[in-house]
Amino acid sequence: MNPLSPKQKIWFIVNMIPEGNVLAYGKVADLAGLPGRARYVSRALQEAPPHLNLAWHRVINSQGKISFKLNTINFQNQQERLRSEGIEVNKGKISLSKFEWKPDMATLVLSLPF
DNA sequence: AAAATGACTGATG
DNA sequence: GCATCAGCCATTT
Repeated sequence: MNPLSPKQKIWFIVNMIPEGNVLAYGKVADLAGLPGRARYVSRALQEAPPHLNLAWHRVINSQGKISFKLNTINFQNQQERLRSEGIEVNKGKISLSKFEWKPDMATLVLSLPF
């Protein structure tokens, strides 16, 4: 296969986050082999083709909060998507101890195409 | 080329 | 827990 572009790597990682779990922008960047590029992850999510049906709502910031501002359409959309799969959200805050994805690194590494 | 912009982060008070 | 801040980095002005 052709080498995956940075955006494709990010999309691949996001696609692996299990239903009912969340992961921070910075963590997604780390797993994609792009440390220090948390902001780039948010950009990659915005630019993701709709047909990928990416679970972008499972990506939140390192403080365990939805990064959209309260009372925006995007905030409410993400909050509903999270709740619909059993994730508790209070005023934009998610408990990382309960819902953060902690992948088995050995298994994860072996399933990466890069 | 320089400055501004963010779906970010970690440290600090 | 919340607000600031400086540092960060690709992209756009």
